[in-house]
Amino acid sequence: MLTIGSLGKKTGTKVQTVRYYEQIGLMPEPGRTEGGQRRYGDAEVDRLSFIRHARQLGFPLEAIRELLDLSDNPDRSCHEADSIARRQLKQVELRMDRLKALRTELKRMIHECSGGNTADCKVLEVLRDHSECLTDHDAIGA
Amino acid sequence: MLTIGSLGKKTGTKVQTVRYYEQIGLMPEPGRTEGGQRRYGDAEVDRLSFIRHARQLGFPLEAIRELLDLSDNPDRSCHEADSIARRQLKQVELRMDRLKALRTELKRMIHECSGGNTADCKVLEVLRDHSECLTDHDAIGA
DNA sequence: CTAAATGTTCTAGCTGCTAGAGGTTCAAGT
DNA sequence: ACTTGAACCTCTAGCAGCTAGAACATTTAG
Repeated sequence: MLTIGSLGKKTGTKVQTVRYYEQIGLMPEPGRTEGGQRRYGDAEVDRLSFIRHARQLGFPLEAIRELLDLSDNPDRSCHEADSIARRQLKQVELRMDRLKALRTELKRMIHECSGGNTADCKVLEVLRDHSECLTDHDAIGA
Repeated sequence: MLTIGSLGKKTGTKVQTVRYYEQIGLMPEPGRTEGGQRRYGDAEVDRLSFIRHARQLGFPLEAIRELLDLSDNPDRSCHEADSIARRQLKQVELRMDRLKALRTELKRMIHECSGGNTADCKVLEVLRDHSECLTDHDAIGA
């Protein structure tokens, strides 16, 4: 039986995060000692590892909830898990495209910076000049 | 003189966001009508455009605050603005590297998904298998 | 002069944690 | 058996950067 601290160490998760996962129902309520402390077994180690691994791949918690659900029901179709993963891949590729565009413009503005005073700073000039903007809608959340 | 709504439309900003920027001191407190509604002039349009453009390039609000400050003082050195932009470029490149790694692993797990039931789903299997993990520390925030 | 559109403030919510206060329990050493 | 100190407990609030809603006031066009 593991304490929450050792569970955290085993899975690379902060204690607070484990409790947070419990709070939002991603992790089950574990058994407790007489004094009220949480104790975990192997199943919880596996589940938390699964969650952390999925997080490292950028899956949002809601997607992980679905994946865990699928994982708990071995008789359901694999297609759902597959489509969740494909959705995530799309997200990643979208973000990459955005970042690529950002990098290009950032490089351009830095490249052109000559190094005088801010009156004729290219960086600021680019930001001021609305004409060469990226497409309107949010490149922001990239 | 523009209402907050028209300012928003001109700059592609939601009304609430304009007020939020005012609240955190990025936008100045504007003049008001007798009835208490905000009215904006050209200077505010420029300033908000600057902010939005910088946001589209992914600059965090604190960096934008510095950039605005530099922009307001034309006699200060351009180096500061330049280094803020370089910092941002580094961030972007870091995130791109992370996303590249994620994409690789996501592609791998999708590629191997055969399409039976979840009992032998490759997607879930990869997530369960802790051994082939990415390097521990946060690939998450990518 | 009325009605609709837009404005106002205030509060709470989103994601995914993280940190702190203030208190309790556990395990090891003496 | 007793003490100490690390690790646990709950609860609340905070981070970024908005976004949405309630409940009300103002503005403007017909």
